[in-house]
Amino acid sequence: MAKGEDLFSSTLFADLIIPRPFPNLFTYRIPSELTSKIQVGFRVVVPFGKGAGNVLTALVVKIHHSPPQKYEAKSVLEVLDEQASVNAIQIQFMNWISAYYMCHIGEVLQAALPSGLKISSEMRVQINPQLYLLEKDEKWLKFIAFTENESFLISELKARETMSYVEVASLLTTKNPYKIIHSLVRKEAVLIFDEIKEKYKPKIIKKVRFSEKYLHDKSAFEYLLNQLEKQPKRLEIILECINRIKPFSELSNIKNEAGIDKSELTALFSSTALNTLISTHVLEEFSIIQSRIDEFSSTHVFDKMHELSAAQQKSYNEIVNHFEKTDTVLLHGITGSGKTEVYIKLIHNVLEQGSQVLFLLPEIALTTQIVLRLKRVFGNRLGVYHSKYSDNERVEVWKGIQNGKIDIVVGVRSSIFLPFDNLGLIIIDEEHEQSYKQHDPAPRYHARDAALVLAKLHHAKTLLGSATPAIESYYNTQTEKWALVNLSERFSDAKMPQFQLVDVKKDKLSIDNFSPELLTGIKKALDKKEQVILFQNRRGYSPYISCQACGFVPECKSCNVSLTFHLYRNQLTCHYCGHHEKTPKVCVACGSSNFKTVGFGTEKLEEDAQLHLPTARIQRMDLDTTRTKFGYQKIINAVENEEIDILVGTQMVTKGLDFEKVSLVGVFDVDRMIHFPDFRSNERVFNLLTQVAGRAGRKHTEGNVIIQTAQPTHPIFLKVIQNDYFGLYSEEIIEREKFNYPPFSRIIKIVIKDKDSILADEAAHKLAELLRTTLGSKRILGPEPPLIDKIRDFYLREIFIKIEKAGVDIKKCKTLIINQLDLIREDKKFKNTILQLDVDVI
DNA sequence: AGCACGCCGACT
DNA sequence: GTCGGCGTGCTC
Repeated sequence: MAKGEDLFSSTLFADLIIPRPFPNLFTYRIPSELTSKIQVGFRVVVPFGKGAGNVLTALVVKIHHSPPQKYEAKSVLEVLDEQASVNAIQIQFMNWISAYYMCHIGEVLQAALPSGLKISSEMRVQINPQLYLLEKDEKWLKFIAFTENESFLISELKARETMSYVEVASLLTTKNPYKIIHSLVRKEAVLIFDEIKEKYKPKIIKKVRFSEKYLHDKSAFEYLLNQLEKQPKRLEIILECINRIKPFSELSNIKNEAGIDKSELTALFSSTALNTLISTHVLEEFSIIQSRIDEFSSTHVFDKMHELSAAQQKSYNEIVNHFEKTDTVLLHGITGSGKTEVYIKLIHNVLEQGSQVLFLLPEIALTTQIVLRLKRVFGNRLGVYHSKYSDNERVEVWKGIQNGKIDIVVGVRSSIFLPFDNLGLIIIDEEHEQSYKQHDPAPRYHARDAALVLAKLHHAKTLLGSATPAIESYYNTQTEKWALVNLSERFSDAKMPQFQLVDVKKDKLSIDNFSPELLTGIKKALDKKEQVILFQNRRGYSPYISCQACGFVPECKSCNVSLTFHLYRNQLTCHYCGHHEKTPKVCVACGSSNFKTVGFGTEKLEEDAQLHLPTARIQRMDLDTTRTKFGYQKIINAVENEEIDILVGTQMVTKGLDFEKVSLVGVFDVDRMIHFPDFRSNERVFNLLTQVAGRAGRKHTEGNVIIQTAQPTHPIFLKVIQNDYFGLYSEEIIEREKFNYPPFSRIIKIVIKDKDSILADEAAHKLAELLRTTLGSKRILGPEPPLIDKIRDFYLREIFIKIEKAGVDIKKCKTLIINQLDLIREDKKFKNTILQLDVDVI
């Protein structure tokens, strides 16, 4: 600060995040009348860009005294919040995400806020309803004079309900419409509000209950019942209410207080009769604001925490002890070892101390039993943050944390952005799950890695849990960066399942994808009234169809892939861009009408299974059958209620499900996974098969896993069968070190996209060249077209940057990378070329 | 991203 | 003559 200036005399400036993809913050002057109203984390209205009508809402992230050197700062127009929308830790965290994952801060903000709180550029103006009253007041009219423009705007506003700022600007020919609006606001003639506030509407439930009089006066009540003999419709309703509230009983006061949902009564009885009862003050109507997140509230029963088994208690003690000295613990607990109960006890302790808890789960595991279990223990203080929840529900969790009603959240990866201010513990269950990494759009963050940073910001502890830890995570325990706790005893009497590898080489052709061994297995299980899960990691009927006569394969016109055939809709679908068309009757190449399906997905598997087992009740579970909010849950319920014998599905059936009656799991097409060209393929196959195995055989039933493979002697199977995680880890870590893969290096992927394949190539080569000269050629791989090199008409090229961890300043490297990218971006030739960065790509 | 400014084709 | 096409460049 310059000499002579002090905090109070010098002009204040605010650095803002603008909801547009800019790499930098924008600095605005804070007018003196707003200095007392503005704070970090508040949203403000600012003019932006040229043209008077250009305003938008932005977020304050810094307030300071240094005027910008290179330009004249514009002024903040209005402060929208009275309480911070985003707290200081969140801002720090978003900054870290933006720097580490090399994306714009605006993109992080976009990912962080539920759209109900999202900064929109739509400021709306409406007439102040009070104006109509004031206009009748002659004294007031003498006091206040409107300019021509102001009167004009008022008359326009009276004609419509509200107007956006942009509409106002186009209506007025003045340079600065904001001035006119602001002047009208001061004169209390109009109101401005942000659309954001209107987007969030609490759910209001209308209820009825007995009027005070009837609840306490027995004689009045009896009189009423006598009266109503002549009005059977009304009597019906009263009898129902009596049945529910039980007047003059022990709990009648509490029950009456809670009331009865009006909608429930109108569904059963005449609404006119009900309204008469209300208007005659027998019943009274009232409304409550129903939180969308505590659907359980009225019927909610608290479960006691379960007693921990000896093994669980031992792990729990170890974790607590480790947390004395270290911040991060990895709980390596085999499937079915009851990790959840250990988590619950830890959560309970942290909540007791008054801190908040974040429990991260992969998307798919969130709809299952574990959430129900947590809800039963923690009730309404638990918030669930799920992508299938509506925006209002998300905003409610957000606000619930801010006002202290929620202090534990179970959520998907984006819940790391929630407004916690006092986290004590973060649990990351299924820590190895790939779905913790966001692929598109930016920020391409890994929720597990980011959560560790978040924990640091809060001085919180982190517990990661997995039956098959990520190699990188386990490595951290071996280097003693994290502590390791094992929980290797299966809870209750559950046993490891029996594995059977079935050779399905070409010479041992199976029938319609089913080997005789698998068919026998299924029949045996069904005979014993047990259930079966069949896993095939590919949805649709067949990955492509082919003309019998000429071999033609229909392909997507925007992507370089064949179209997947979906039988139930009789259409061909592109799984990359979503394009779909009716299945052609005749081949466009030769006119023949004979198509055959090639390969198989879940749909075909379902059909084949039905052919082999005509009486079995079969259900398919994949993206196509679980799109709706409760689609997934419905299928799970059906399996639990034993309305389904065989569940056929993709990855979904391998994760988080916990069915008592499933005794057999059949696995198709593992070979495709084993041969996937990627350094993580062994790890992935191991994880997947271990998870699959965990689905088979619970408490009382012996589990069986039948794996169909052309390579039954592949070493990965032995490791799975022997549940030899450490064996896998030991081999993998050697490979990783030898070839300098993570955790010994970081990998940054750059995707180059252009609608012109030649330009994509050119840009990619040029960029790779630049990177080779700045970072050294041994660190750069590519450019290479990816497996699918055209998506949505964009040609794709990839460059991989591999930076060893030891002795390298990663921040410097990232700056250098961004500089090279900028060189390409500045080249007019590549103005349409898109460059995307993916740090720690999976 | 969005929006204005700017310089070339088919319309009242 | 003008309306409007979208190429280009800038935003505190």
